[in-house]
Amino acid sequence: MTDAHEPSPDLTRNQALVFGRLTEAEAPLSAYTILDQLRDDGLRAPLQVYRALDKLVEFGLVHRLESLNAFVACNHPVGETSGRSHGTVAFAICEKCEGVTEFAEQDVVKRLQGWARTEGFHAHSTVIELRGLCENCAAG
Amino acid sequence: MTDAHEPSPDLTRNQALVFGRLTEAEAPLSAYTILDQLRDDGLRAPLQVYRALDKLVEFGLVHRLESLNAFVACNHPVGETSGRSHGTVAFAICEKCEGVTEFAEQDVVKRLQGWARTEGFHAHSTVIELRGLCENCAAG
DNA sequence: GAAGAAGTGTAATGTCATAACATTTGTCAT
DNA sequence: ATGACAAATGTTATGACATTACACTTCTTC
Repeated sequence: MTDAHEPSPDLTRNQALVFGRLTEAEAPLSAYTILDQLRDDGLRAPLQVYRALDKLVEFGLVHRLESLNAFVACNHPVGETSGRSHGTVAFAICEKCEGVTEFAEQDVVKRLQGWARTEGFHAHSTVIELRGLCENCAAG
Repeated sequence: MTDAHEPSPDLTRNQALVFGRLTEAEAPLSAYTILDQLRDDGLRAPLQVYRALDKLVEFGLVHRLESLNAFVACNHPVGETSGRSHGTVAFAICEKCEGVTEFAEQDVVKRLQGWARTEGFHAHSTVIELRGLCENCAAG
């Protein structure tokens, strides 16, 4: 073994290619955009990208933005204790520059959990996405 | 006139048809499902449904669920003062029975607005969707 | 009843995602 | 090493969601 507890194993070739593109990108990318950018690396079919994305999301390295049908590399304000203790995060998506800010508001999450508890709802995932203009774009 | 201040005008034929289907449905419907159910009423193309949905969402009568690519009739716990003062609402979506509960947690919204203010982000819409199991389905 | 705005009908196309199946690669106990 | 199983890959086809473009009709308002 290489380490006591690996939250994410080594990436396979396709996973690494996809993660690489997302890491370099400055905006969310759709699966098909990623595919186009990886043609030269041998990728040919959507499924190759979707499979890699599924794993990357599972590992917590990538997030899917539901309101955009697109993906971003995880870039959350770490600070947490062990490894990537990846709780619920929120996203602010600028509709002009397409920049995405990932943030974790613990009080928001707590409140939603509170609602769920009183209603008996068992949430297994939570989507929080703000759409609008970032500070720079709102100023311009 | 019918009333002093109508936030939503009378619906057109197609809008009424689409809204009717969503109101009767017990789960979110996709645009294409709505279309299929309205073939007998003369609807033939996706665009007829999407145009009606756009307006209904604009009027605040219908919500789009981003994580489902589907639509539900608005059913939020009214209680608010004037007419349909339609702020940000959240949804709990059961993945077993497909039921959707619409709720408004004012503290959640306030917190997100607080984050946006300090970051200079100008939000024009907010998506909050919990995915999981409702009380009944979690019990079964 | 003319003019403009809003809504409608239709075809074609674009975009996002998965099913099904065959093959290859990695892991690991023996 | 080798056999066996799990995981990942490659490919084709198809399904699901959404919009562009254009022509026409209806509804309002003056």
